[in-house]
Amino acid sequence: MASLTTSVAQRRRAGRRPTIHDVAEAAGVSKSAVSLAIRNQRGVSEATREHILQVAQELGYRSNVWARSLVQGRTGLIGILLQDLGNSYHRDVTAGVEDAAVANDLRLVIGHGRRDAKRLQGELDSLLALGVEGVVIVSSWVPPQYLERIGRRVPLVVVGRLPHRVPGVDTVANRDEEGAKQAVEHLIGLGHTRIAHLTGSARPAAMHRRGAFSEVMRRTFPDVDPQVEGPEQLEAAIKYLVFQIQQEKGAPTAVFTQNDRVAADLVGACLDAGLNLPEQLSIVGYDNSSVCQMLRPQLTTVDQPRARMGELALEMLRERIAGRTDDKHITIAPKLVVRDSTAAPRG
Amino acid sequence: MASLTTSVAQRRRAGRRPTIHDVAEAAGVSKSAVSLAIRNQRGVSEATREHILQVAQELGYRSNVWARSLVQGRTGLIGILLQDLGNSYHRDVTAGVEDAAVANDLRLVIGHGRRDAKRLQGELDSLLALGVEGVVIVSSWVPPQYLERIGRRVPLVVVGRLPHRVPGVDTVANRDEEGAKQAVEHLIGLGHTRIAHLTGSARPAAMHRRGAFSEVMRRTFPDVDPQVEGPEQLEAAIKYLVFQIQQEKGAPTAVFTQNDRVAADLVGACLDAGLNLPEQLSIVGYDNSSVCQMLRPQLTTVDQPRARMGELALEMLRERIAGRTDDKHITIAPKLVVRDSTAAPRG
DNA sequence: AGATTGTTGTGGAACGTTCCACAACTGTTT
DNA sequence: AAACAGTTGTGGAACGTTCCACAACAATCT
Repeated sequence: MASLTTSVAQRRRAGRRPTIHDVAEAAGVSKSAVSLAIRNQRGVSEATREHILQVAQELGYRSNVWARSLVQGRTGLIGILLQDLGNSYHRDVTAGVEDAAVANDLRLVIGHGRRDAKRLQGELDSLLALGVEGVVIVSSWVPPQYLERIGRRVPLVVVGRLPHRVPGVDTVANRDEEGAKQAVEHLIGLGHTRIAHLTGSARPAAMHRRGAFSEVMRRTFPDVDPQVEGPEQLEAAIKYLVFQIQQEKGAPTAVFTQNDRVAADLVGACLDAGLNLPEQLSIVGYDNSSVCQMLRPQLTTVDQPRARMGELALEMLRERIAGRTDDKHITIAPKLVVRDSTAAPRG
Repeated sequence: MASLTTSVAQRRRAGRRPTIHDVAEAAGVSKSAVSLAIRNQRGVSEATREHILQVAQELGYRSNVWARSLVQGRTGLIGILLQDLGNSYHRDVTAGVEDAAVANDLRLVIGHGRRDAKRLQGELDSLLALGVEGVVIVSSWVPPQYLERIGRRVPLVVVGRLPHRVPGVDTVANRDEEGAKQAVEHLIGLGHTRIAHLTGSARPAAMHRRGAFSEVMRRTFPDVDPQVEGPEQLEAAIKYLVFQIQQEKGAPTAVFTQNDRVAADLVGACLDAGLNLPEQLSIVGYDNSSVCQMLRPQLTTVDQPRARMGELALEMLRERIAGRTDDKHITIAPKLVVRDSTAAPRG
């Protein structure tokens, strides 16, 4: 018991943050006047406002966010839940959200799942516990039923593809089918006919890319069965592809990969095997991440307007917070970026 | 006026978060009992605790962090201020801090400077406004005098090198001199004598690496003036280096770069110029970032125990929060990681 | 039986802020 | 002169929680 009272005493001692009372006392006005002054509201004269602000400055007063949000019933906090900060796609979306948040006087709190579904959910809980007014989720790993439950309590916008629509949850995504189509048609335009697809995921976005790949291939080359490798045993699939090419027996001359990460692995494996890129194999990635320009050859890829998607997500979240109740789903056109990893097939 | 009362009414209506009062009422006990139950404190019998918890669960009750921290005078929030999330070094340090924070029941709030000194300071202000109990700063871009001022109000630990020690601020850093020494001695051990240093920064860590490079070189080859390029006009410096090598006139046969990013640029330029790596040029980076294994040849680099540094930083921060007042500076040994970008010089 | 100790629970006072009704002025209009 | 309107300022009641002194009761010890 003694220790408890001591700790309170400690708190009250010297180092204590100055409160609105301290400022009021020092300035010789009421706490209400101080409150008005620091919030720049009318109700105090210009002269007293300046006086109060100066006193506040001298005391190093900084208003207590919790007390404020406690009485106002809002926190001005927005959460963003990320699957993987290491991925520049996620990072750029975040930057977009952040810029839009700052512009709207909202503070962004980052929750980071670190590629772990369990941790991701824990982080979402944390964000909610912090009292965020809405959450932008940049991940397709949160289970839909969980999403739906949370969505009933707090506005939610998902950036990316979900397995299916979830009532009460908005989404903004790029049209993966369109991006995949551009990639494959680029390869076809270069003269490739034996084109393979390499994927490392069975998540919705990946499946849409894969689906569009198959469709374009079937439509263009009706009598060829398009080769799709992965997502399981991706490493083995890459090895097998390289082996095929070395044998030259009707091997693919081009590969469209699910994303840049897979593309980078493929590039590495090809170079390790002594293949010449892009002469012996054309490669197209997806995401236009920062590695594209580090690799040699520089990677042809599909770019999504990531920052824009982030901005849109925050915009939709604000609408939700303001009271919109009908669901909204926005899709954005991706765009092929041609670099050095694609060329016409040999011969 | 009408609108104001309405807004309060709205807040009180249906969608309102259940409070401790609601749970108390529903469970037929006092709010104090609920408070004790949810915090797992003694003062309620096991039976009533279970009953209360079940009612709370049913109502979807979640305690309001703000109200709690308002009365407790502590928030359980720790801030981390990052210079650049894109850098895997920063990311890994963050992961270490995060793990340690979770283990100590603290919540981590990320502030992201996005490579902009002004934004960085703004983010630090934001963190303080949120009421964090301490901040881990992963950046050397915060001006020392600012650091000192903030450090008087809230515990601060810097991960990395500062221009000079700042009273009241702890640091944890890797011994850059030691890492640079290992890198250069590795190259010397391979038989290189003409070794250049390429740097893209004049910040403390970079300067220490550079200094150690020069010292080892001067000690080993007293009559050679060690070649240092950058940090200004880094791109031109890289071009010049490549040009030197193509001319073969006493050009460097190895380069120790300030970090992996610079090394990646150099590798790209060399490959674009048609050089063979590592035969014509050995390259050593610094940081062991994720690109190292994506590049071909895979990059020899210096690894810092990043996660460990993050853990240590949080540990020191907790000591500070608990009351330690004397400054503490920890340094950690880095370790060379040999990959494929270094080899004996030709001939 | 009375005193002591322990357990379980309660109600009210904080915490630092905003909101709101109202008070005290000072002008301006009827 | 009275009524009205506008400006400037005030004190008290919230907000949702924890803390704390204390009450009621049971069990144990003199």
